[in-house]
Amino acid sequence: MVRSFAGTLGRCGAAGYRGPVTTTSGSNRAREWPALSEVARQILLEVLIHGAMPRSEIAARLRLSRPTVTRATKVLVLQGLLAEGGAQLRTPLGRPSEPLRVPGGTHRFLGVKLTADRLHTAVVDLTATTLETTEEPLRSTEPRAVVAQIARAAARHAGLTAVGVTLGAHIHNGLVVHDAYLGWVDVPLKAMTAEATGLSTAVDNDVQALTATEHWFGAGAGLNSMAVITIGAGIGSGLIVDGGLVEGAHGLTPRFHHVLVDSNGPRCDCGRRGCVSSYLTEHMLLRRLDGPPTFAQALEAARAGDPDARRVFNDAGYALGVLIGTVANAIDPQKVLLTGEGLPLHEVASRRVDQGIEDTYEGDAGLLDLDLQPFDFREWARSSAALAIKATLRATI
Amino acid sequence: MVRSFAGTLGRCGAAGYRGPVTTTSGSNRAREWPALSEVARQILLEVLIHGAMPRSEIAARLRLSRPTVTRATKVLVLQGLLAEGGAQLRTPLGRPSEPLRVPGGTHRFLGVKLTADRLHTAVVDLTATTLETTEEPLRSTEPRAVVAQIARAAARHAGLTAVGVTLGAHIHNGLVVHDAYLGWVDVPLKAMTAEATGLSTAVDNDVQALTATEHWFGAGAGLNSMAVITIGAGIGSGLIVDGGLVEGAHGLTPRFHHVLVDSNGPRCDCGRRGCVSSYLTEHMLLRRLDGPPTFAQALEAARAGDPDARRVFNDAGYALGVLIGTVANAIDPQKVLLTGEGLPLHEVASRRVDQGIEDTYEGDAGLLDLDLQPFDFREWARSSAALAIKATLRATI
DNA sequence: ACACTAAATTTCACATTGAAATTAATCGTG
DNA sequence: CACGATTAATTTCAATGTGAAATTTAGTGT
Repeated sequence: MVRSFAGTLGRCGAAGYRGPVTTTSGSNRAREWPALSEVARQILLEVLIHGAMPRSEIAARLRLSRPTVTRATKVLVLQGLLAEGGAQLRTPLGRPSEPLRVPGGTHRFLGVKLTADRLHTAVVDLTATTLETTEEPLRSTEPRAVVAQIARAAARHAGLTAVGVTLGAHIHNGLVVHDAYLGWVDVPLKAMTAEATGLSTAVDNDVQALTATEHWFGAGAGLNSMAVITIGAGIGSGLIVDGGLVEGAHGLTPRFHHVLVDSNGPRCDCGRRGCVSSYLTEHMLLRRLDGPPTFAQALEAARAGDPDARRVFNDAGYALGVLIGTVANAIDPQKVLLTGEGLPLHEVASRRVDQGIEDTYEGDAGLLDLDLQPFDFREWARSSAALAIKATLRATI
Repeated sequence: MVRSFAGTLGRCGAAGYRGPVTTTSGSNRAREWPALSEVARQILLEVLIHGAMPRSEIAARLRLSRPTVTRATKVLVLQGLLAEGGAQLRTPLGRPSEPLRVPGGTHRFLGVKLTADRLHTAVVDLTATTLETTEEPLRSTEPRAVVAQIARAAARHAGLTAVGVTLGAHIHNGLVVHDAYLGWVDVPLKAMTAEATGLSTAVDNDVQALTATEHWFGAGAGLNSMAVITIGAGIGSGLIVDGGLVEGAHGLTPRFHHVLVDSNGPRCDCGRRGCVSSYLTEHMLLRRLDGPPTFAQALEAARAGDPDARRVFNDAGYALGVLIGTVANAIDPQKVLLTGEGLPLHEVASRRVDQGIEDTYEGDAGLLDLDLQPFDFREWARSSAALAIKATLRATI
């Protein structure tokens, strides 16, 4: 099994931010996204996802002629969406190539992640580099109040191009069909937010947005297929197939968290016994331990060799392995990306994870590329902003 | 839950066959597939999948202007790939529309399905209508001998346009990576068949081909997402996502057949207990019964109320429900299509199937559209031929 | 300085497209 | 039964976008 451990947390950091950029002089006016031709959009996306590259490579990748690339990039450079300069690859012969990159600082996108009681925000540039994050308590869970709070957050930033909002809910076309945490049913969040902020708005499930973000800007950049598994308060999963996010026909996200591990296992919230969730979610894991500490404390105990804690974490590790194997069996992805606040679990129980995979995965172990991505809670807000980028770039189609 | 029971077996039958059509006068020469423009290909595909429709509808569906459609269809009609006439929809006002359909009889495709000991063939026209089927024992399982036998089958038909070969194996880009039935490892079946027959050839896994066939010509025609589950000697599954077949990064097919139903269940060939397969495959089902009759006899016993048989079929039904629910959870498809020789199982245990779905599926029951498609073993050969159609139409890209 | 190489650009002929105008086919109506 | 109404299909034609070929550009090596 191939393993890679990423050393960085996406592209977080405050690089390249040079203050607000607005086309109009009005204080809180939106920064308009320019109309782009289809090829221009394709080219921008290619550079965004795969990083700086010369025109000749763009032409080869997108199967366009060089003149076409020259023409299209001319416009993009004029609009400030592409810039020359960057890692100059020394070629021994011929005219040196002029790599094009997406400069920071032109457009800014606001991401909002809603939880049951907090509102996290992130402002990112077009490369999904985080410029700023905030966190505040949710004043009220009433939809209109939440939207007003989002609008106030947006008002603090001049010249935003778009807003993305994510939450752990069943969302279909910008409509929150059902949210257990906030108690919402059929809330037209996208329309409400768009009206309140005056900005073009995208709304989606948080795990879906995270998956898409990893596919565009993260460890799965540009892959044709990938599975993302998040471990934390809940177990989430997202799929990339044929270069696109799998969006359910009814807006349901890919669900594997009640796949059975052992019918004699612990009782799950769903009523059955021994689901992946019953071993792996934070609160189920803690419930299985006598002294009810925090997840961090439980982790510490397992690391220290406490037998109870070790047993519970090992069981969770095995369940994780079963989950990974099940997902990999489902779509045979190029990569399985594991992330979320509960990721350290893998570290203390990696042997049992491997065992779970071995017992479940039906391909050769060498075909499974498992990638562990460290995770910061702010990633949720960042991926909300990245959702706005995605929607903006899609809208040009 | 929405249910629909199809009354027909795809479009089998011998309609429209008007004898061999070849461009060249040579006896066994291949019928060349014409070069098509991109729009022509799109239009042909649209009519092929969605049935006869007037030019105006083609224009609306594909977002093309009417002049463009007129131009492209003119060529297609000239080439005989489209023809006017068909179900004339009486419009109350205006000039009546002229529906275009794909006529039978222009091109013929050979499908070959290989099993451990037999070779099934089907000849179909461009609409995947079966014109003829044959079946013969496999003389030898040695790759060169099998290819020679395929070539002889192809030689019996003049003017074929392409050949499709399917088998229950791990196939990647026309290479049979591993076939347990024939004992093959890394056999370049596509290249070998193409050389031996002189025809353009496609090779794929049988269930993948069946899935694609249902998506193009069957009960899932033109759907954006669909899951296909086949019950028979083995349990197979195929996925359509975003309008395309899910093809694994390493050529592995979607696998859900070892999803756990009950860890205390019967021992499975995979070594564990209570997998879907351990209840649902034909030989596991028979193994659980004392008197070892055929599947048909077991089915008869269950229908007659034999308690043992009923229990075994009910368990299998429940496992099927779990399988359906698991697959539906994975991709939230527009439709789940159930087919295969073992389909009658659903009929005698539908209550338990429903129970399994209810226990597993996490969406509202109303979101699940389950479709039962009667199945004839010749469907395998037909879908091999449809694979050839698909490859032919793809090749023009 | 000069040949050599490969990237980027310009030139230019050509193919594709759709808006607008036109023609075609049918129904209802006076 | 001619005529307007209506919609399908086609033709005309100007605009757009494309890539092959030629040209320019910016480096390296001798």
